Parts: sequence; structure tokens; C-alpha cells
Amino acid sequence: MERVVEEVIQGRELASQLSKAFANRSLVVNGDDGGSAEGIVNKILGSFVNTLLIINGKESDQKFVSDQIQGNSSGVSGGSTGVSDGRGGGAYSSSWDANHEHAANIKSEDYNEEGISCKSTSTFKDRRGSYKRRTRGPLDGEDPLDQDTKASHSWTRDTPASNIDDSHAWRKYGKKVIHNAKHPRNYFRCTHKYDQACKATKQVQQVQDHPPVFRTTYYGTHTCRDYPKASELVLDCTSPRDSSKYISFDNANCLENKQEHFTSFASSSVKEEPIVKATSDHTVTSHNNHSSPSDYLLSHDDLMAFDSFWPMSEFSSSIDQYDRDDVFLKMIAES
DNA sequence: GAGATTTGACCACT
DNA sequence: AGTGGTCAAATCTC
Repeated sequence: MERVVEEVIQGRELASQLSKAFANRSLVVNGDDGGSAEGIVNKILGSFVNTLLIINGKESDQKFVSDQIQGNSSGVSGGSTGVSDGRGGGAYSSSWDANHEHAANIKSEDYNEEGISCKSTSTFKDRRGSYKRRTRGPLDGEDPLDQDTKASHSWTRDTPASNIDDSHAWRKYGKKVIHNAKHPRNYFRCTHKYDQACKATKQVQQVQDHPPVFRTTYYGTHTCRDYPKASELVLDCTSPRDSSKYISFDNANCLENKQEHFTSFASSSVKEEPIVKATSDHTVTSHNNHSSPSDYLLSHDDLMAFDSFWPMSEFSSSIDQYDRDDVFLKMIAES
């Protein structure tokens, strides 16, 4: 828990620095970006994620996530496209793409082997595809705006493995050989596409061989609920005066709620996470027989530290608040 | 038998 | 016409 407190305090201090940085607008300090708004933002993100990783018992993942945050810095600062070709920055990176330059830019020149698995040994008397397909348009119940939504909300993540666990149930529905790419692109949709009309999809493609790097591009947000009560974060609701803040790990909710505060995190089917209750003296109680497997209880004081991470009113970048939130929401979800 | 995967065809877009 | 994304029948796996 001490680590959590340290990270929270550090985050608050960094947020304070950020406010000062924006106040005088002269941001370059000592040649590196440690004192710049950008650098501070990265540190804040890192601190925040570290905190959550500690809470989740995934501290060992810190390095990896930290790398991803660094990779994301260009997106936060609006300095570049946000989608690297796998050679800029770290080996593994995450990037936010608000400008639709994501998958189309995936044109690695480093492919040198075919990694297609061929477990099928079927004897083909195939009639696949031998059907008449109806003219495509908005299907029944399909929102005509889905295409725009999909195009405008994508998120890429580079990982050393193709089968990363992002807490969602995916179903592969296609594989396509991409022009100028040596590795095929795999297409996944949310398992709950039909039963819960979840529109989230992702594409996974190997973009580098040595070391192997798999680029996952997420489209849309999950509206499914794998675990109905799974991911609600109630903040000290026992004390009404504390202006209790409700944190939901549900994407649909987060989209609605995040304008109020940064108190909602993306995703998802969080499984068997312990309750973490942080009281004013920063102690944690964790137990298993709880009503909701991933409830987190934080005191108002602790929450204030998180609130201070995002001085939104003073922050300006090339991506709007929605995007910025979503980047982080997804990042947290995937952590 | 249910759910997941494979894979050729269909369709939209440029 | 070329390309990428998706569909859906066939097949596989548990």
C-alpha cells in the first residue's frame, strides 16, 4: 500500500508541476522533456498506471505498460500520427489514432516469414461462400453511424504476443492477406456482438519478426457486460458528504460518465479482482467474499489525488478530452 | 452439440 | 480493378 500512496502523491506533485508548466508556458527544462508538460503528463500517466497495477497485483507489468505510455506520448502531445511503423520509439508501443491513420499505415517492410497456422487438415469439398449475399447496408438494428464511430475511435497496441489478454472475449471472424504485408491480418469481433450488440472489433497483425511484434488495432468500444456486477467502482459510498464518486469499469457507462470526472475506467470483464479499500490512513483490506468481484473503494482524499492528475481546464492538445480519456481508459483496461 | 476457427466469396470503397 | 473488411458454410475442438 505504501507504493500506492507514493505513486498517488507523486502523481499529485506531477500534476502540480504540470499546472505550473502551463502557467508560464516555457516548458523546456535541462534539455530533456522531464520538465515539459508532455513529460509531466507521461510521468503522471505512469504513476497512475503504476498505482493501478500495484492495486491489481500486476506490478511486474509496470515496465511493459510504462513502455506503452512512452509510446503513446506522441499521441498525447499531438506531435505525430501516433501510429508508428514499428521502428520509431520503443519496440512495443501503444498509440491513439484520432485521425484514422491507423491500419492503413501498417506497411511493415520487415516481414520475412509466414506465421500462418494451418491446423486445418480438412478435405475440401468446399462450398464456402457459395451463397448469395444480400446487398450490404445498415443491417436491422445497426446504427448507420457505426462506420464513422468505428473509424474515429481506434486504438493500437503493439505487443510481443498475438494473444494478449485484454479481458474481453473475442471471436475470430476473418483473416486476410494484406497487400505489401508478409503476415496476414486477423479480424476479431466481440463474442457478444449478437447477443449484446457489442460493436467492438479488433485486428491483429504481426508487423515485425525479430523480435515479434503484433499490432492490435481496436475499433469501437465494448458495450457488452460479461460480468453483470463485475466492474463497478464505488468510492466510499458510505459517506454521502464525501460526494461519493462512482467508478464504473463498464465502457458504456464510462462514455457517459467521463465528462464529469476521470472516475471511470474502460472495460470490461474484470475477473476475480479483490476489493481494495483505501481509507484515509491508506490501509487496504482485501477479501474474497464480496458482492462484486472488482469493486474498489477509495476515500475521498485518495480520489482527490487522482482528480489532480487531470487539470483538464488548463490542458490543451491535439486530441480532445474524449480521446484523451479513452486512450487512458483503454490503457487501464488492458493493464 | 455448442462454440470457435477456417477460408473462399461477397461487398464497399478508392 | 485492386484492396480491405465482413459474411457465412464447412470444419475443428472441447
